[in-house]
Amino acid sequence: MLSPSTTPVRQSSVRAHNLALVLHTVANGANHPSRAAIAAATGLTRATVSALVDDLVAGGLLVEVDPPPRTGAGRPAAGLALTSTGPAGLGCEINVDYLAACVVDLTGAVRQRFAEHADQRPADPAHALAALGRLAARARLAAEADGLIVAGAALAVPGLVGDGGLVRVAPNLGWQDVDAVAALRAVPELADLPITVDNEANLAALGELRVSGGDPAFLYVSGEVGIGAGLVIGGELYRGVRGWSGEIGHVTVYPDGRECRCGSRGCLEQYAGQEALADDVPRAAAALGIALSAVVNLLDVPVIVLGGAYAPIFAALRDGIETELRRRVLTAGLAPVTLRPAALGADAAMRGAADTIIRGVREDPAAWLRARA
Amino acid sequence: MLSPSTTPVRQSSVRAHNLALVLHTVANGANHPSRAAIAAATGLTRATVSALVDDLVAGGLLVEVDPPPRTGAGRPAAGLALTSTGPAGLGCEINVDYLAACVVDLTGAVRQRFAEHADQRPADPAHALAALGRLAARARLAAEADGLIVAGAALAVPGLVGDGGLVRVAPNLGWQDVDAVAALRAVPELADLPITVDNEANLAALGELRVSGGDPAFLYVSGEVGIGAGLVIGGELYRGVRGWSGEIGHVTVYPDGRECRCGSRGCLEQYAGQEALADDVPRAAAALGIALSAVVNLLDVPVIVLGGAYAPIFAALRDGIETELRRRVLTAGLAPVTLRPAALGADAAMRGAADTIIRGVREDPAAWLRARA
DNA sequence: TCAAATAATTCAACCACTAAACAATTTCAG
DNA sequence: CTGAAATTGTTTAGTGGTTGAATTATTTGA
Repeated sequence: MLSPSTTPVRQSSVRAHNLALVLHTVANGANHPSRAAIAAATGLTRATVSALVDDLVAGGLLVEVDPPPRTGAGRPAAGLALTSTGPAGLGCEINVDYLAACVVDLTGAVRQRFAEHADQRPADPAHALAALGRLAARARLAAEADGLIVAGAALAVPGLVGDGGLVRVAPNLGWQDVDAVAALRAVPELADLPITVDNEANLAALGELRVSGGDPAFLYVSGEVGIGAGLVIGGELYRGVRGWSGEIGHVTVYPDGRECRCGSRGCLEQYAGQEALADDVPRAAAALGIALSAVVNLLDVPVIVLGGAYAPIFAALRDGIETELRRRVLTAGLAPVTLRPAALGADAAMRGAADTIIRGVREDPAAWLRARA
Repeated sequence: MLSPSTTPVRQSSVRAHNLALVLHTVANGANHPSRAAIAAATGLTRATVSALVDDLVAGGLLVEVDPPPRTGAGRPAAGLALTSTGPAGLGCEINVDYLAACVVDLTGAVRQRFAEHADQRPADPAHALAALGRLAARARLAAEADGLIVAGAALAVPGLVGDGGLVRVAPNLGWQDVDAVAALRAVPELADLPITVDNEANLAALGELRVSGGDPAFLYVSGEVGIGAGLVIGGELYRGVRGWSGEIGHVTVYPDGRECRCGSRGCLEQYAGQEALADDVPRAAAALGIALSAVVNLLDVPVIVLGGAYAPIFAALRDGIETELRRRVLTAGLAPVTLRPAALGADAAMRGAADTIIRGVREDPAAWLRARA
C-alpha cells in the first residue's frame, strides 16, 4: 500500500516513486549493481528498470561504471553508480566558536570544506551570518568549478527554529528572532538557492544516520555548551509538531536541583552540560542516565548515540549511564539499550545539513529531472 | 510524492491509494458528499471518482443516501455515506476489574457492547481470557445478526506486548508471557478472525483520536493503577520500535524518591498512580507536571489529554500540572501546551481497539474488496 | 418553455508497468 | 574451435488506471 495521504495519485506519481526506488537501490545496495540486479532487488521488471535507469542517466543522477566481478556465464553487466558530478548539497553551521560550510555530493562524499574558528558571541547575528555566507559562497564556487551543481543549502544553528527558518532563540549565541535565511540569501552568490535552517542536534543526528548506515532508530545526544538531541525513527528525523523536539538539556533530572538559565530547576544541562562535565563526570553520567531512561521509557528507542563533547569521553561516561538505564528503564530486562559514541566529530551537524539537500534529490529524483529538463 | 519505501509501485497501487482517498474523504469530509464534491476535494477527475465510488458501493463500503440540501440549479447530487452494514471491528479489553467487548461499525458507531465487572487478579490468564472470549463471541454474533461483518478483533491489555500478540508483562494483572491471541482464538466463534493485541494506553489514545477528531498530535495519559501513555503524531499512533513506548509511569521524577515495584526509585507511578492519587492530589499534579515537561521538551507535543482516573479530577490537577509545565518546558513562552480531559471514559481503550480494525479497512479498502470478491 | 447550471457517465487517448520474445555477449563443455 | 547454456539488456504487444472532452440527465429560473 501507499502512504495514506490526502493527495491523489496518478501514473506520474508511480514513475516518481519508482525512480526514487531505483536511485535508493543504487545508493544503499551492493557495489555498482546492474539493471538486472536492481530489478531483482526491487521487484520491478528488467524492462521497467531499464527505462527508469535511462531517465536517471539522462538526468545526470546515475552513471555507468565498470561492472562488478563476473560470476559465471552470460552477457556482462553494466554497473551503475551515483554520479559525483551531479547535484550537491551545501551544508553550513554556526556555533559558539565556529563557522563552517561544506559541499557534499550525491554519493555523500565531502567535496569542499571551509571553516573559521572565532568566538561568535560578541558578533551580532548579521555580521556572523555575513561571514558564514562568504564561507558558503567560496565553498559553492569551488564545488561548481568541480562540475557539481549545488541544489540547495541548509544551516545548522544551536537553537530553536520556527517557520521559514526564523531562529526564535539561540541561547548560547545570544540570538533572538533572527531571520537567518534572509541573511544568507543576501549574499549574492547564494541568492538563487533554496535555503533551510534547522536545529544543530537534529542535523547532527541526520549526519550520523548517513555515515552509521545501520540503525534506523536512535537518539543522538549532542553535548555542547547546551545539550540537544535528535531523534531518528524509521530512518527519518522526527522534528516534532513545531520543530522543537529534542530539548533534552532542559529535561528535569533533579526537581529541586540547581537553577538553570532557562528559569527552571534541575535541568540536565546543569549536570551534564560542558561546564558541569568538567567538574564531575560520574554525576554527569548519572544525570544523563536518568534523562535517557525517560526517553527510552517514553519512546522505546533501542540505540543511543553520544556525540559532541560526549564522544571523546564516552568510555568514562558509559558505566554511569548504563547503570541508570538498567535501573530505570522498564523494558531493560526484555531488551537492552545500546549505547555508542558518535562516528562523526565536530562536523556532524554541517554534514547532516548538506545531507538534507542530497536527501531531497534522492527521495524525489523526478523533481530534479523536471527542474533540469 | 509517495512515501519512500522499498517496494515497487504499479497501477494497482494507484487504484488502492485512490480508493482509500475517496473513502477517507467521505468519512472525514462534509455530510454526504456527492461524487462531484469528492472530485473537487481530492483533485481527482469526476470520471475517476465515479469509477472508484462504483467499486466501493459494489464492495459494500459506501452507500448512496439522500443528497445534501440543494443550492441553485443543476441535476441533483447523490449523497454518499459509509455503510452501517458492512465491515466492523471487534474491540476487547481486559483490565484489573473489568472485561469488555464491543463492536464498532465502519462509521465509528458502537453497535454492541458487553461488559463484566469482576476482579481479574485472582483468575489465571487462561480463565480470564476465556471469559473475555465468550463476551466477545456474544458481541460478534449479535452484530452479525444485525448485518455487520466483523473483520477482525483487537485486544487492549494493561501491559507490554511483544511480537505476535504475546503479552510479555502485565504487572497489575500479574501476567507474564501470556499468549493472548492463542487464548482468544481458542474460542470457536472467534477462530476465523485476525486478532491483534496492543497496550491499553496506546489504544485509548486511538479511541480518543477518533472521537476528538481535531488534534493530529497529542499525548494521551491514562491514569489507572499504573500510568500509561499513548502518543499520537500526525494522526497516527507511535508505537516505538518494539511497541513498548509510552511507559510514562516509570519515568523518574525524583531520582532518590520512593521505591517502585519495577525496582527503580522515584517513578511517576509512585506519586501519581491511583493509590498515591488518593493521598495527595497536589503532589500528584506536580509529579505529572514534571514528567510531562520532559515529554514536551523531548517531543514538542502541543496537546496533552488526561484520561482514566485523571479525567474526573481534571479540575483539581490542572493548575498543579500547568505550573510545572510553564516552569520546565523550554518553549512554554513560545507556544503554550494545551491540557484537556479525555472525551471517552472507561471504554476508551476498547473503542480504540475496535477502531484499529475499521481503520485497517478504511486505509486499505482495496484489500477488503479483494477479500470479499 | 427553454436556457443555464450542475451531476454523473461514456469514450478515446495517454502513460507506466508487465510479460514474453529477442538480441547481445559471455562461459564452458566436448 | 564450435556450439549450447546462461545472463544482460532491449523491444513490443497488452493491460490497467487516469485524464479530458463530449454526452446524457435533471433541476432551477427567466
